[in-house]
Amino acid sequence: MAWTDDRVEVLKKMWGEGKSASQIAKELGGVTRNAVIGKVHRLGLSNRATTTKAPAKKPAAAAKPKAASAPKTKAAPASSNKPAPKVAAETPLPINAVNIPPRKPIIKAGQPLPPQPSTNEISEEALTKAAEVVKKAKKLHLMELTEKTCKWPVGDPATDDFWFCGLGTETGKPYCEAHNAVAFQPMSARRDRRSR
DNA sequence: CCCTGATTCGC
DNA sequence: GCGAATCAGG
Repeated sequence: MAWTDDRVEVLKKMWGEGKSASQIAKELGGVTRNAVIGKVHRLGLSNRATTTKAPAKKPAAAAKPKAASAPKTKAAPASSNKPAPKVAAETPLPINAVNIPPRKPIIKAGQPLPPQPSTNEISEEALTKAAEVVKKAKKLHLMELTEKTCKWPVGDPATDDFWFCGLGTETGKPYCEAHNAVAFQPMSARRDRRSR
């Protein structure tokens, strides 16, 4: 992937908005977060002291023998923080939409759980567990969700009291274990309800 | 362990 | 210029 003007645009925008390198990388696609960071630096907009306030130190062990003993990595003089004011046209981002369409559960997970299904096929176990897990939920907002956070919605999206479980998920799954159990029926608990 | 950004250096 | 590998902090 080449850093087209377009992509750089997105990069700058997102970085300016405080997006993380990995998020930007995912958004752009075709690049790793390293690539993004590298580009950010090359663009000279790395102003974001997050780690290593201390000077760089790299005693790389067995892969980067640097004979030199004078690591003068000083090239950036004092310059303004915002050297690049946004020009016009800065809202052409169709890919910026929040994407969280993992599909929503049928039941509401916030309040009194046992919802619609009167003849609930969902095991009480699962529901109970989910209800309890919600109490321990991290209560994340949309932007805080990642592939590894449970995306189980809790509360009413129309109100202030809306958040996502946010607990850890298992590889690939959109929800944490408890919510996964409720969302996806193992079909074990739903075997024939007529045979009896 | 997960994440974050920072730096270096071979390409 | 690019970005993987590596490093370091949280």
